[in-house]
Amino acid sequence: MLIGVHRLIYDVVYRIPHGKVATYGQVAALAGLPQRARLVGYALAAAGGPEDLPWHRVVNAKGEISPRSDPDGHEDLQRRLLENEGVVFDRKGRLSLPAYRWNPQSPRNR
DNA sequence: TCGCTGACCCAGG
DNA sequence: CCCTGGGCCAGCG
Repeated sequence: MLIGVHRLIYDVVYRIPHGKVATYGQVAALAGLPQRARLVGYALAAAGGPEDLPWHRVVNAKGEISPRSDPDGHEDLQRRLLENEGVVFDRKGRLSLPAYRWNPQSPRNR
């Protein structure tokens, strides 16, 4: 990690728009770290949830909030934050990826 | 240096 | 839908 994989990951997470979500694998790919979805999870766990990092917009490939091992991992908080942004969950606690997945195609993103 | 342990993902059966 | 197996990697004893 010449420049810190965590930083690369956070840079991508910061760009996920309000009301949209990205999967762990998607974030990894956008960060230039294909095949390293797990690393994204570890990075977010290590982040501790800074006020300015939209960590709650990262969900797993099934459209669910990934279960934490840490009992204080704030899974419910993540769901509340998303619902607060207009994201709707179904009975099984899943959201529609086709509807909410972030599609980073705007060239002028900085 | 080794071993273990995770906010994951995907193809198969 | 469930389960398996393989791929991924940093941090801490």
